[in-house]
Amino acid sequence: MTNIHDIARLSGYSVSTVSRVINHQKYVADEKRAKVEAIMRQLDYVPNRVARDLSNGQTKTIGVVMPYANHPYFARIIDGLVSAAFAAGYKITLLPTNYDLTIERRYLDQLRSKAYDALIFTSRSSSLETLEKYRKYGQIVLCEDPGDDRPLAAAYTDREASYVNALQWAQHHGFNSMGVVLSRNNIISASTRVTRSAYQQVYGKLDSRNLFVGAVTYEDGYRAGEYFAQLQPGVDAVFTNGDDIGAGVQQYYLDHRLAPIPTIGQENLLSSRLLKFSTIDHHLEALGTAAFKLATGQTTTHELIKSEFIRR
Amino acid sequence: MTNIHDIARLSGYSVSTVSRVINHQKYVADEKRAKVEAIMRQLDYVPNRVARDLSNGQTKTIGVVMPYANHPYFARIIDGLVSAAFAAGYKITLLPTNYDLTIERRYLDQLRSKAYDALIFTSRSSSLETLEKYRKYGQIVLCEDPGDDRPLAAAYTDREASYVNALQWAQHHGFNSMGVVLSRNNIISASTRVTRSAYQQVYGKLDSRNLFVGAVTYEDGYRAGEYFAQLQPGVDAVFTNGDDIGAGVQQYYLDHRLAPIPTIGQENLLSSRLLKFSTIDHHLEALGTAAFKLATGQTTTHELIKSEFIRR
DNA sequence: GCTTGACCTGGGACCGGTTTCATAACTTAA
DNA sequence: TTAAGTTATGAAACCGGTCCCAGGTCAAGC
Repeated sequence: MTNIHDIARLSGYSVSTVSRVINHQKYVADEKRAKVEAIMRQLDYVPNRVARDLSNGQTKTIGVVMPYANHPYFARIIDGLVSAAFAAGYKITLLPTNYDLTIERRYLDQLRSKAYDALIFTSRSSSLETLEKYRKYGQIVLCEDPGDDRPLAAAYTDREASYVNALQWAQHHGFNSMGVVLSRNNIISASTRVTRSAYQQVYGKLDSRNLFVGAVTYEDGYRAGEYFAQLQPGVDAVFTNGDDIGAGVQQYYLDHRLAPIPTIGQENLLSSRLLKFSTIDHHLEALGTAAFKLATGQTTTHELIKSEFIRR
Repeated sequence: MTNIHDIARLSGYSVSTVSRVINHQKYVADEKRAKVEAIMRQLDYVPNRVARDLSNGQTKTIGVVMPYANHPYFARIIDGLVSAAFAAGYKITLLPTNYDLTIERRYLDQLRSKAYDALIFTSRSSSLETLEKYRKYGQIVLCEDPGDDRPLAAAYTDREASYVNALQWAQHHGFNSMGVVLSRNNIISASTRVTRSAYQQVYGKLDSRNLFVGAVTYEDGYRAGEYFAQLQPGVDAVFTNGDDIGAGVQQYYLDHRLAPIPTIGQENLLSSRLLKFSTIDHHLEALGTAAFKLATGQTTTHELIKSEFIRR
């Protein structure tokens, strides 16, 4: 493999000069610049990325921590992230956790080892305190509202407002007993906290009988549908944590020839369009883009993305 | 930032010894190993990833070239890829191209610069000749059948067999005029080539009037549906290049109160389940896993994944 | 007693770049 | 005429690791 020293030797100039040519710096005589460039072309030389990264102390790479790679919620965020990173000449590395604390810790240590310039947590299991501890090793961006006075950067959607808005709309349409589907029943999960809070504001205390926990996929939603269909007294609508899950709920009712159950989904995916139920679009691509800008320090420390309630 | 020299100095031993401790090599006295480990813990030391990569001449990172990040076809491949990479201690970096040749070339040059150990092309615009030229800089894996005697590694599904199988099934059910939807009408696109070939085998020459090109999303599929609905003489079924596109076709017919049009999709996504049309599952996660193994040289140079026709 | 081999250790080259600094020539302004 | 600034260049330190090799100790085998 040919390196910068080879180019220097063959051109007769110093490594410094070659480096200047590579980086398009001034203070290189035109004639020497031309000769060095010619030799680089001739030898088919490309500077070693890793060596430059070591010397520069940065990798222009951002690690994106997420529980699962193939989930529409994260896929949409990643989409925005990848576009923004591409435009800025950054690379995105995918870091799956399956919500495992040990694995999250491993990625934090990789940040410490300078493998990434920044870490974006699209979701997390670690405590805020843990994340803050690692802040000094690189930028850390959250995709949730960490609350006041937290030193971590964060991009998030106005979930609470949009949830309240959607639930009020449902209540106004006469749905008085609302089922709720969540992924994790966990204080660490921002979406869980916010859903509970919004429900509380509109419907009052959430009876745990009206709650189905542990839904991530369509199949989970189908099981949630089964749960609600058999519930006595039943619910007359369901608020779900995702369109595909909502689709599962509806499909259960459909398959069992029950009266259709009004459903509110999230993410505005194809499934809610096909089944024509209302949904909340959190504009997750924009969330990803905002998170990227925070990660590279282009923006202030907090960024709010407006969510949109889509009535169907 | 504390480095290996600090640890060496503070422990009173040499850098070599510290390095041995870090890498759990033998030939270090127990007492020294213990002391070095204590000091590393105390100083909260983590070896610099980039420096190790430079010295080792590898990054344990694999670049995944794909046209769009947020498309279910690529998302499923990436899912398999990320899981396999995680299990093997590798990192996956996403490289979007939007099918731009210049951008693909940029990624090939990054392979040359040793930024990645290998490159996986989930789809491509570059010619095979171009890719082969870069082979010497690192492993290059294709997600299509490159044909005989090509020096590139490849993981692919038995598309042709599954297409022929699906089309024969359709013909057997009395569908004699079959519409076809493609993404790109391009010899470089393996899926286009194979679709044409399979169609030829079952239905004979493909009349371009029965062909709709340029479909990637649901909306594109909807437009394809409009096209076929107005076609005279019409088609009595449609073979599409993806479930979401198939869903678009069906939805157009539904929205316009036309008789439902039998559709064959691909990828076995939620949309084909909800709308209950047949599809071909290419087991793309397995494809991703296989591609990863090829990229790291764990497997031979070609890997065939069986596709599955799902009748609905 | 001497060879052999396993165990242990540190110096220093090496991976491939960037950057600081010293030096020098050549302008320009006072 | 001289001080100050601009342009141009290379030596060498530096980023933070890995690893080869030379040198030393010590016990087993003959």
